[in-house]
Amino acid sequence: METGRSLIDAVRERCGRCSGRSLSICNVIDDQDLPALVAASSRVVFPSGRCFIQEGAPAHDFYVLTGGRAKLFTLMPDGRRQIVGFAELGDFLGLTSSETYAFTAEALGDVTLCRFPHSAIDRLVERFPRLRGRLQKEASSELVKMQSRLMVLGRKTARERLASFLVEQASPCCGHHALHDEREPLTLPLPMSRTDIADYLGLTIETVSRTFGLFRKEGLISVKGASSVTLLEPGVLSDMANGIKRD
Amino acid sequence: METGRSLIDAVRERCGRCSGRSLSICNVIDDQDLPALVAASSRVVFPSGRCFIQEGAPAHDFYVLTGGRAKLFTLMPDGRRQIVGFAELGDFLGLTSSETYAFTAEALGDVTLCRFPHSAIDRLVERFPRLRGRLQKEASSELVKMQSRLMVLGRKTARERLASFLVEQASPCCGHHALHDEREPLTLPLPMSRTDIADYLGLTIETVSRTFGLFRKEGLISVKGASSVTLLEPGVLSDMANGIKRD
DNA sequence: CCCATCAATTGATCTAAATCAATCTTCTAC
DNA sequence: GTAGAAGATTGATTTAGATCAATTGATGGG
Repeated sequence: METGRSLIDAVRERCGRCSGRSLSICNVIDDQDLPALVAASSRVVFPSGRCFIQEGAPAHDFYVLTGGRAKLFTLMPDGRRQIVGFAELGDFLGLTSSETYAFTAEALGDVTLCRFPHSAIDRLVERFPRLRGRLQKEASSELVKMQSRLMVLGRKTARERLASFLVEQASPCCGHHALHDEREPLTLPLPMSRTDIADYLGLTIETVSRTFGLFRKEGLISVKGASSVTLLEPGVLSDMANGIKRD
Repeated sequence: METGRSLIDAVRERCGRCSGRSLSICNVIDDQDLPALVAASSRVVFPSGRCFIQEGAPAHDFYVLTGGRAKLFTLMPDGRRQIVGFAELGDFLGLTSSETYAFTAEALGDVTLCRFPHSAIDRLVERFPRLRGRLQKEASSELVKMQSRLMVLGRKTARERLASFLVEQASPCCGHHALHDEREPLTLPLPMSRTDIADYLGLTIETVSRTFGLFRKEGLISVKGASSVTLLEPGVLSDMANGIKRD
């Protein structure tokens, strides 16, 4: 919460050059109203591996992710883990129907976020009614993604799951902008570990590794050092992800 | 869309005695404003087996379920099916971020719904701003349910999945009202087929049937004619659903 | 630069659940 | 009531992916 001169600087510094501005819920706020946004929020930075939202903890704040990426997961008492999503630029975290967070969020590499206390959001919504609609749209869009994840976990094979994951990673944030070109190679950074991918896809680390190996042998991808993949046949992978057989 | 005298009758007939009134989004509308609700919507009834929302079709309407139950599912091109949820009294269907429905909805037994064209909802939201918040809460709560379904499909065993399903069916609609009593038997109607349960839990019909058989042998449930179960040990089932071992 | 540590790969074996295959119920229509 | 059809159960066998077990390859501190 900044005031006076420093607030104007903060606006210029924070929202003005924020790479999440056009993607996040902030895109329903006009430039001249940005000071209200800055006043309502504070910027926070977390180092790799830090859990900044704890499943079950009282939910006091919303977050907009403005840099880096995060993994969102839930745990069972015996340690089984399900990653429910990866958050990226512009994603909105902390929507929950109850008084507590439904998942833990952990920084994948360093992460920067804008934190909005619930009370501040309420005030913002009152002042900018469009924000409420934007929040609902965000929730609905997440809901649609969840439905396709259920299909991945409930009905797809290991190959189809990994293909779904790669194709999903290839469509940057805002979604269903189809793959640029059927045959155009596409290189992706993979900031998450094989264990994370396994816990996202409901597989074991060994199966993920083996399936990467198969895709490599089949000329569908090439791998550089475990944290970067190139999709050599995006069209084939996309069809595989959707359960469509070619010939 | 009724008018004049018939509208008042319709209000008394429709919302006044609607069993979904207190559960659905309609509970943010005061009694004296009900006519606006009735005017904005139409009541529709579908027979068992009818698909009243089609995955991929243009999304023109929202629905509030006011009687019966429905299954919501998505299909893969080869016919694999994932049920993404069962809708019951008061549930709100048709929230989507895109211009098309994300799932198919099919009546499980006869179903009655209130249908709201998108345009009508927009007008209602303008007139009753609280409605927007209610819609968002609905979406958020569905999101939380989805996260626990991901854990079911991604990480739980067949026994844990079926236990999760039974416990979920036992907590009527509004959720986490814990099971009445650890040891109090609880009888549930199961309007869905074994195939539906299998497609909801990411299992085959045979595995569902076998697991029912095991639970029966272990004295955890008793089954009356495939469409009714009694939970004899709700506490044990609940622990099993959450992956907690007893003794 | 090299060792220690942790992540990823690869191989051998096992198993939970799928698939294949009969029955056995339940319900409906006549 | 009875025949037919659909759904559910139960059994035998197979298999995709898990588990167990080394090895190999990265990464970072001294």
